[in-house]
Amino acid sequence: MEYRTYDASVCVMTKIFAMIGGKWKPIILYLIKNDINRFGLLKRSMPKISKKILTEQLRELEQDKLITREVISATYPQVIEYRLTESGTSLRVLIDQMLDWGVNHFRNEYTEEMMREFQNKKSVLEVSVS
Amino acid sequence: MEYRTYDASVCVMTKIFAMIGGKWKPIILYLIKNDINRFGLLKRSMPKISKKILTEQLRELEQDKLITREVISATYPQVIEYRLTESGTSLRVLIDQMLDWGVNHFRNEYTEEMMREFQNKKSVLEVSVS
DNA sequence: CAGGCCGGTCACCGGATGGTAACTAATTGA
DNA sequence: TCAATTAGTTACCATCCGGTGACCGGCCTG
Repeated sequence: MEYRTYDASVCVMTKIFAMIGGKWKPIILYLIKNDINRFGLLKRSMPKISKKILTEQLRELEQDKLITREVISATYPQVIEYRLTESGTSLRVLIDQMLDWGVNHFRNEYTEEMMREFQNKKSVLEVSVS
Repeated sequence: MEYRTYDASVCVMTKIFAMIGGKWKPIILYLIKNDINRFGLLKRSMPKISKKILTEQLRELEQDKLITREVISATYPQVIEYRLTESGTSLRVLIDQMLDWGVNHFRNEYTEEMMREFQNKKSVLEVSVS
């Protein structure tokens, strides 16, 4: 008997998760979509991310062509702007759908306790959403 | 000036990725959807996964209510069947959409070299797809 | 001329994630 | 009696991802 076999190293979905599964990446994509598009703005919007990690995640998103990095002013206080690529924008749509699924899933499948714990962490599902 | 702030620990998308971002999980969901629903079948379909990891990932998917585990026969050679829950089924639809996005993204944004490397790894995009 | 703002880099560290190999129970068939 | 099948468990190990804190250059303001 033969089986069609599968391997994670060759799985498209695994590659996609590698691109956007990073701890802060969905949030970063969400923020950039909403014109929070400069390093400092992003940093201030995510108080718990470090500069190093933020830089890393931005570089990776750029390499994967989900965002672009544009140097507006190289001197002075530097100004650098990030934007979603077309591909990045279309992905963000899918992420939003998945988000809806998640909100629903948690509502249906999770116990009241879990929901309460959720609330305690101030995770307002619909707001701090991505 | 005030900013709405965001934190990964409270981000729904981060939770979703934690659920299905595991190295083998998209593949497992795909296989179970296609009635490759027993431990041994799954193992043989993913030659490079170890029993321990397969068990772990299955348990996690079960805890997150994406699959169910049903003991068909406890004695003999045991028989245990896994199935997608309703929630798991609806998620798999979204994963398939994301997959389409991925195939497209790789085609458009990646260089020819990367595509060639891809081919060398026998990653036939449309087939070993999830 | 010290300090702040901007957008980073660098060396180092720790915990989670994934992986290996050996071992388990219970039953059937040769 | 020995091997094979089923579906795991256990102890241990290695790698990687994310995180911390210090530091950088250049300009402007007090």
